[in-house]
Order: sequence, then C-alpha cells, then structure tokens
Amino acid sequence: MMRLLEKREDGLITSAEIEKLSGWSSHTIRRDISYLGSVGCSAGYDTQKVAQLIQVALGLDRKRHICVVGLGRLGSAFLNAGVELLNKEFELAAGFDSNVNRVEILKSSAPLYPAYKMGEIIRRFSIELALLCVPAEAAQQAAEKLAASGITGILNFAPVSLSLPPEIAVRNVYLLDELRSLAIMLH
Amino acid sequence: MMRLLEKREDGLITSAEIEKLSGWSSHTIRRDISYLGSVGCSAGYDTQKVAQLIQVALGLDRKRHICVVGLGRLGSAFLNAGVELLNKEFELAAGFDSNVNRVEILKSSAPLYPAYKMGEIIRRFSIELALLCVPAEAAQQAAEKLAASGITGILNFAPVSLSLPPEIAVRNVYLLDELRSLAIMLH
DNA sequence: TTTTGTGAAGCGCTTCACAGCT
DNA sequence: AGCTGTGAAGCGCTTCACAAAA
Repeated sequence: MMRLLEKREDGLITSAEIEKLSGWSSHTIRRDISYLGSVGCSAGYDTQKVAQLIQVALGLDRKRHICVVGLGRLGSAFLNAGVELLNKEFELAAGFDSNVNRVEILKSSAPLYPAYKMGEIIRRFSIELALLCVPAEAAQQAAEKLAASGITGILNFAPVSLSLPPEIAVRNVYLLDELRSLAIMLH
Repeated sequence: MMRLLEKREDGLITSAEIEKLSGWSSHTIRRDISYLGSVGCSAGYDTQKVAQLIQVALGLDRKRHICVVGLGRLGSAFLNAGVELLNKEFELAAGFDSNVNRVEILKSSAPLYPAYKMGEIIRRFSIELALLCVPAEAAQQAAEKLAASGITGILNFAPVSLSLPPEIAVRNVYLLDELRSLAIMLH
C-alpha cells in the first residue's frame, strides 16, 4: 500500500486504481481508508494525506533503529543492500557477529561490533529491532541475548521457533514455509 | 505445523499440546484436522498419519526442483544454507547469475550456470520454482525470463512488485514490510 | 475419563448497493 | 457525472459447548 502511494507524485488516486495495482477490491480499499476518517473527494484520494494518516494510525511515523545479528552471507547481504531498502522509516545502526575477524574485515556503512558488546550498543543507540541472521544452532541463545539487551522486536531468519518473553515481538521468515506456500498456490 | 509434527517420534500429540506449541486454539486445530477425515483417537493424533494427510491435501507430497537466480550475497546464502533447509520436499537443482565469474568461482553443492542457459536448464531438469535474488533493477526482466522458461512459481526477494502472467504464482518477501509488521505489533 | 469431532453461535473482513458529496 | 463513505448482507474462520468414541 505505502509502496503504491509513494509512486504517485500527481497526488491523487482512486480506489479503482488501487484495486488494479494491489489486487484488493475497491470496496475493501474504500472501507479501510474510511476508518482513517473522511479524506477523499470526488476526484479520489490525496496520496500524501492518506499515506501520512496510515503511518500515524499504525505507529510507523517515526524512525526506528535496527541492527543485524550474525554477519554471514545473509546478514552481510542486509548490511549491503539494507540502507536503500529501509526507506527512511528504519535506520541500520549496528551489526554484530561473534567472529571478531568478520567484524573487522567486512565493509559496511553501519558500524560493526563483536557480539559481546550487544547489550551496551543496543542500549546506547536505542536500537529497537533486530534482524536475526545467525545459524539455527545459535539462534535461541542470540535471541535471549537480544531480549536481555532490551530489544523489542526480532525478525528471525533462522529455521527455529524462538522461545522468548511475550512482550518481545517476533516475526519468522522461514524459507521452507514460503516455498510450501508457493507449492500450495500451484496445487 | 509440519515443523511441530516432525519433532514427535513417539507418534502421538493432542490438540491441547499443539495449541501450546503453535499458539492456535485447540478448537481450531481440531476443526482443521477434522477436514482431513477422522484420524484421531482418545489418546490424541498420530503425528505420522496427520502429517501425511496434510501433505497430500495441500499437494506437498512430491519433491519439487527449485533454482536460485542471482548469486550475490543473498543468493549465495541460499546456495550455502539451502540444502539442509529444504527438508526433502524441495531440491536445489541449479543456480544462475549473469556474471560468469561468479558462476565459476562460487562453490556450491548445486550446479551453477550463466543466466543465458536458464531456459535450457529449467526445462531439462523440470525446475518448478525459483528464488529470485537479483537486484531490484534486474528483477522484472529476470522474472520474465523465468516465466518464458516455464517456471510455475517465484519467491521474490527484490523490493519490486512483479508483473507476470496470472498462471505464475508469486510470493514476495519484502524486508521493509516485515520490519513494518514488527513495528505495528509493538504499537 | 480423556480427547476427538461437530452443530451452533460469534466475529471480522469482504462484497453489495446506494445515498451523498464535490 | 464520478467517486467516496456506509448500512446491510454474505462468507469464512474462530470459539463455544457437548455428544460420541476409545
């Protein structure tokens, strides 16, 4: 949705156009936007206004600091590609790895630290979210360390389900499940 | 779900246990499993039997060949980690990159090919699904090439929405959207 | 007695249909 | 005239409550 709204610089879009672009019916689009208050007119919606109202309604209206934990191929891919992906809503504030070699050798626009400094750095820079990119065996332990460091949300790429206190938000990105979903769509 | 069932070798699990492990209510679990036919008894469910019925019902009961397109950091992460992740349900049959250097230098348990061989290789090895790991600028073009090669599903990691014929299944894994979801959960 | 399987009620999202605004 | 905003109906998933089975 945000993706769609940003593309329009002319500033107006109709629910019918959003339907074509997003695949959701114009009815649903209108109903959802109406929850934000009456914001459209007979020419359509003001993209700027709608985007801003959505951000405020969902709590996406301030920049949050994130970090990458585990700088193997996956983690370093995020270090590399990350900055332009984060769209001013998130800032990559640190990377961590237990292997000091990697921390020193890797190039990155964000500062890199050895894993034992996680607690200190996360607190100092008010880092809220973490991308957990360590191997499966190390994931639970790393997640607990993050929790103890005061992180509030974890995006978990390791194929294990983490046991953490309920106040910590966890989203799992499981490659195997994504492939299964694809296969089911074809079925 | 499959993840849960596989852990049990004793062969039995109750809907209440699944609730604790999965977070879904025992009511929902029982209703869902009941659609497979009556398969439980007063001691619980036979994990083997349920797992197999689910696989058959969802069309996950045969191995599918997959490939990785784009062997940058992200793509090569899958080459590396992939095999043990794929759980006998999928087989990594090929990797492609437009950079011939990478194709020759990278180590991989799966064979690697230059991008221009995509059509030939995909058809020869009956590859059904692709992990699309190329940069955003190259994603649409690569996706069209995959489509023309007869691929049936694409797992897209590039932050663009692909325009493809409707018979091709697409799942998008957008880092930015995952982070937004995390932030919304905390809101 | 424990746990499944299922009618019935509840709930939220989607779709319909159209009044109302510009 | 065109598009939004919204009551009303529809639909699917979840939850409740309990009878049936092992």
